Amino acid sequence: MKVVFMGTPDFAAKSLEALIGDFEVAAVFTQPDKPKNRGKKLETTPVKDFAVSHNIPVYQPFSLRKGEDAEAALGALREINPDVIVVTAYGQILPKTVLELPKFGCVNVHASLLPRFRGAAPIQRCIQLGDKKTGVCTMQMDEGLDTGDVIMRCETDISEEMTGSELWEILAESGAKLLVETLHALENGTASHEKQVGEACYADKITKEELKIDFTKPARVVYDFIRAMADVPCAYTFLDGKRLKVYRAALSDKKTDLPAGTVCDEKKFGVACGDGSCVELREIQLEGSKRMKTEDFLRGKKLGAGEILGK
RNA sequence: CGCGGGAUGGAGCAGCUCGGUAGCUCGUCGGGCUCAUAACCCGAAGGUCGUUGGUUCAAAUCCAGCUCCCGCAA
Repeated sequence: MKVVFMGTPDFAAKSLEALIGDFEVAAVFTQPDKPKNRGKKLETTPVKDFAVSHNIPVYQPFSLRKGEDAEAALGALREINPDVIVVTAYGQILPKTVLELPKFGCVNVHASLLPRFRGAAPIQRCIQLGDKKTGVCTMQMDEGLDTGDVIMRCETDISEEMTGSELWEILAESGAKLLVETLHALENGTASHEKQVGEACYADKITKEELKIDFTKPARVVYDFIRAMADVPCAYTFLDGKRLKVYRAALSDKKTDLPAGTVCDEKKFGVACGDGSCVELREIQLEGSKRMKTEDFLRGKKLGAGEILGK
């Protein structure tokens, strides 16, 4: 079975890695290199890195929908004539011509139990909303946003303390496994396609603005938010005008009357939330400084009681 | 050359403007107190102040280059 793989981050690279043992990966599509980080260095994507190290041809069109790039890419795809195209966190919308090009169409790996959390950020959103269960699906792509028929699904429990990054790892792993099974099933003609049933919802992209912690919400919500966003993109607040990333937090037994965002426990870095409960910041990183445990942080920096976060 | 912060015993920091004794909160080790302790008291060890060069009688401190870490922006 000849496969073309389309994906960008390390989540996708895991799937690509799983494929190369069982299938012929004829080409890889990934987002173009972009100037990133300090000093505007051009950065490659994890999928590209993997493909290059395994001598798989890499295509990086700016768009698959229009322009010269798209036409060239389409031409290349026709030339390769894959049996199936696998798409995982690619970051581009595929036009109908591409969807219909391979014999088996396009298969997508999506990190949620569809139709719940269609869209960009399913992993973080499900933790943020306090879900106890999530998973991955493979689906036959259609023109809608994650609306295709589901081929296979695999469920995962979300523990109380699980962070977005941890879940990301788990789902990348099970997604890769599920993908391999799915392709085998397609090949053998044993794959079943089921319409998505149940209530659909969408996992919106995470914006910079919303990553700022809103302490006026209940402690439980704040806590779920922090662990959902850790370690990337990471929730933050401000301490004394400086950005403070919060990697780990914990719910506290303490109750307080202090206004939301006020430091109510300067020994444990407890912060008052909207419902009178507190969260303790456990692992943080101040702008310009390294990530560290709160106990280390507090050895050097003395918190004033009543200090207010968020500005 | 996108903007900015930083590198000081094992950890986290202060000291740098205004050059002149290595400081704080912990940790570690030893001793004491205690029924006991992560508590308290006494004592000790441990630092080429990131690196290279420059200025100077004298550099953690001033100047220049380099390395590494981090926040923003993209």
